[in-house]
Amino acid sequence: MRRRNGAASADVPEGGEQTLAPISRLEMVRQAARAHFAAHGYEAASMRDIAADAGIHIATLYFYCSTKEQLLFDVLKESFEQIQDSLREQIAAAGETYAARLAAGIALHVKLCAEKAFPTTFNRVDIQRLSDEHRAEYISMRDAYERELRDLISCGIGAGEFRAVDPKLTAFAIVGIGHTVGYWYRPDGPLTPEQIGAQYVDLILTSLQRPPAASP
Amino acid sequence: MRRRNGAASADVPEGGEQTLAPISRLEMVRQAARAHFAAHGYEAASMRDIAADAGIHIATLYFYCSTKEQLLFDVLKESFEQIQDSLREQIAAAGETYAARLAAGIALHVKLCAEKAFPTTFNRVDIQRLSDEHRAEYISMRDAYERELRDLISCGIGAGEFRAVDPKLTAFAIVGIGHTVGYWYRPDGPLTPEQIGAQYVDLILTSLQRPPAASP
DNA sequence: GTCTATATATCGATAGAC
DNA sequence: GTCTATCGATATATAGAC
Repeated sequence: MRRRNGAASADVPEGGEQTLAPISRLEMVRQAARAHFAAHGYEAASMRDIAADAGIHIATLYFYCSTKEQLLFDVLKESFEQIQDSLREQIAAAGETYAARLAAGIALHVKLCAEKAFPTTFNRVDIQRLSDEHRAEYISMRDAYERELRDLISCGIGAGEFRAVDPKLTAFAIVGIGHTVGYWYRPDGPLTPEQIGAQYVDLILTSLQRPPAASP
Repeated sequence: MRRRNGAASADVPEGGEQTLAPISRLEMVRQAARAHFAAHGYEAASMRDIAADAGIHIATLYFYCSTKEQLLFDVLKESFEQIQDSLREQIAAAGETYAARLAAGIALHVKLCAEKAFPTTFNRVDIQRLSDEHRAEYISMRDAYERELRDLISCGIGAGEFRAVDPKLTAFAIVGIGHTVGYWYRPDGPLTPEQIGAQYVDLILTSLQRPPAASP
């Protein structure tokens, strides 16, 4: 914490574009904001502390954002777009069956949660601090993310791969399992994010997959 | 909200002892505290607002608690003891098989989460606001609650009812599913807490239960 | 772009009368 | 037990020099 150098960091899994050049001051501000909002929640996160972590004074922070609420929404939206893109990529690259795609989706979601991707770590009661417009946009982003998983389940049922569960409730379950992983996972623990993801893929797919055509 | 009468309320599922007598002022304070802490988080919950909802002034509130942190811990502990007791009761009354007991545990956990039992609704980043001693006691209460479910899974595996999953990860999954229910469930929605619980019982038990001794 | 200085509001908590 | 009045700290946000 409280690093001041401009080198690209390796412990924040959300950025991907600044691999060579030193990150901009704006990006340092947003990294600091994400860290504080995620760790302490919106109210307990102090603009002074965010500025300090970004290496600037609080008055300078207001050159990079208009209000605290706007700063929250900015980092929330930016991070949501990143995890949404990576979820779609992983699903598309997973394979032809819905089981393989859902497995990839679950595995990535768990991994994102373990690595503390901001939207999955961010405290969910703090959306009330967003303005009405921002809250509506947040909800639509959250729903779009969840819908990636839900649609896989729906289509898998339609294709006969899965039994007839409620796609919405099942997708919510997967989302919630991931959030809980984000809560207890520690990098120095006995399991890697991949291992945890594999176990939850097994838990869900064992429940959903139909037995391969047993004869009567 | 903001009721001032002393009548027993029906929309707070956590109390059970004040069925006839009007509730005490202390209980009104704790109800208001639970509602504010759960709805807005620790930092955003204002002692002035809690006092107003309890029908007293803020200075009077400090007759019923020493500090805000102590008030949080008091309601957290009280509520945890209640949900822990009800979980044990439901499990004990469920039946002889571990499948039946786990089903009862999942159903009750989901129901508690849907009905916004305080410890399941309370914002999980706000534990950092507890003192070291209180945080340690909170964690032990939380672990004891989760262990009720974990032990059922472990014993069910030992008894041959369940396949060999990781009991800890599976219990975490159940806990997380419930927390997510608490996040999106609304009383005017299409599903009752019991219906949601039944679907998640089905989701988990279908994954865990061994097929009944297929012949090779 | 970054700073010092400050305006303004609200917070938790206390003192002391009744 | 409950109140009025207030303390001191901290919060977001802004003004204006450089």
